[in-house]
Amino acid sequence: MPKVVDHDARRQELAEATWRLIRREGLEAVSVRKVAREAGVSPGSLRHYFTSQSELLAYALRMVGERIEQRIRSLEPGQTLEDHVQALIEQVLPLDEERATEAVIWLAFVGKALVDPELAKLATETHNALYHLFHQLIKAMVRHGALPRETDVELEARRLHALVDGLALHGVASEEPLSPQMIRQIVAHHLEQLAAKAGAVPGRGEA
Amino acid sequence: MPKVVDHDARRQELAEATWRLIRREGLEAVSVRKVAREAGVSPGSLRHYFTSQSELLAYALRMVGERIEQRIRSLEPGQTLEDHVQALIEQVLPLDEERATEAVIWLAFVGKALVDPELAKLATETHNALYHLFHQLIKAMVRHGALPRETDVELEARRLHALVDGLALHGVASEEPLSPQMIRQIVAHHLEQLAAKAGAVPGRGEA
DNA sequence: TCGCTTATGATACAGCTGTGCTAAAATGAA
DNA sequence: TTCATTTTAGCACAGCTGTATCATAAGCGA
Repeated sequence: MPKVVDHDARRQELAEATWRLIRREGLEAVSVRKVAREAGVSPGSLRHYFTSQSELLAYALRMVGERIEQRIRSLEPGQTLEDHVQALIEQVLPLDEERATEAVIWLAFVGKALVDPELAKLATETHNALYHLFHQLIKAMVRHGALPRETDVELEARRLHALVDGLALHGVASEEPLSPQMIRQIVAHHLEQLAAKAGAVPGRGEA
Repeated sequence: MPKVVDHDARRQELAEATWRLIRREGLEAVSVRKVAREAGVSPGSLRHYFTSQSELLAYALRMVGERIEQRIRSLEPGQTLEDHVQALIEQVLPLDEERATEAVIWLAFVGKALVDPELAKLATETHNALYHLFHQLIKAMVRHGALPRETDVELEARRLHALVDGLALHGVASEEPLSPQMIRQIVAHHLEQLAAKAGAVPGRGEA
C-alpha cells in the first residue's frame, strides 16, 4: 500500500492544527503535546516532522503568508483600479473566519517577535512584504491619476499599512470586534479620501 | 523605624518590575518567580501583595492605563486645536522609551486578551476608553469647524483609532521600527487630510 | 523472502510553572 | 519589655514544558 499522504502534506496538516490551537487558545498554548493531540498524532510522531517547536511555529507562520499571497495572486483584476485595490487590501483583513484566523496568528506572532529574535526575522519579512505591496499600490494609483501627483508615496503607504494592521487588530478584538462591514467601509472611505484631491486638482497632465 | 514604603507603593514597584520583564522578554516570560527576582524580593513576598498571577497582570495593565490617562490630563491646551489633538494622540504612541514600553505592554495584553476572557474584559475597557477619546476629539473638531460638518464622526473615530493602534504596533516592531518622526508626520498628515475638505467646502455656516 | 527506510508511539529526564503552606523576621502599639 | 500584626523567606506539591532516546510498526524495493 502506498503512502496515504506524503511528508509535506503531513507537515501542512500539523501546521493547520497549530493554527486552530492558536486561534482557540493563543500562541502561548501551543505545545508539542497539544498540537499533536489536536492533529491526532503522537508527540513523538510530530517530532519526526518538526525537530523543534520553533521550526513548527516558523513553518506555520510561513504558510499563513503563502496562503495570503496565493489568494492575492489568484485575484482577477477588478472593474476599476479602486475596486481592485480595495479587493487586494481585503485579503489581509479579518472579513471572514479564515482571514480572522490568519489575523490572529499574525498578531500573535508579531507580539512574540517583539522579544524573540528568531521569529523577528520572519515577522519582518512578512511585514516588509506587506509594506511593499501597499507601496506599489499607492504608486500605481498615482501613475494612473487616481491619486494626486504630489502624493508622498512612502508616507501614504506607511499610513495605509498602519491603518490596515490596526483594522486587523480591531477586527479580531475579543469583545465587540469591528464588523466586516465597518472595516470595509473604513478602507473604502480611506481610499476615497486619498483620491479626493486628485479630483479637486484638475491638473492631471504635465505641469 | 517606620515602614519604608507602604502597601500600595510596593504593589506599584512590583507592577513596574512586571513592565520591565514584559518589555524585555515578553508577556509569556512573566512568571511569579521572575517578577520577584526582577523586583528583588522573594516569590513568597510577591505572593503576599498579589494572591494570584492574573491579579498581578491585571494590576500592571491597569497602571499603564492610569499613567497614560494622567499624562493626558496634565496636558495643557495647545496653541491651536489641531496642535492639541496631535499632542493628545501622541500620548499613546511609542515616541520615547516610556511610551514604547507602554505600547509593548498594551499590545502584549491585547494579544493575550484574544484568548483569555479574564483579560479580555479589562482590555476592552481600555480599548473603549481610547475609542471614546478619539470620538470626542473628532466631534470637537467638527464643532469648532476644523472638520467638515458632514463628517461621519464614528467612521473617522474608528479610522483614527485603527491608525493609531497600527502606528503603535509598527513603532515597536522588532526590526526597523517606524521612527518617531515618521509616526508624528503620519498623524499630522492624517489630521490635515481630515481637515482638508473643511477648507475646501466654504459652507461653514448653516445650510 | 529479506532488509532498509520511514513513521509511529511511549517513556524518561530535567526544568520551569502557579500556588499553598509554614516558620521566621521585622515592625509598631501597648 | 510584651504582644499582635505585617512582611518576608523558603519549601513542597502537582502539573506542564521541550527534547532525547528507544523500540516497535509499517511501507516498499530487492
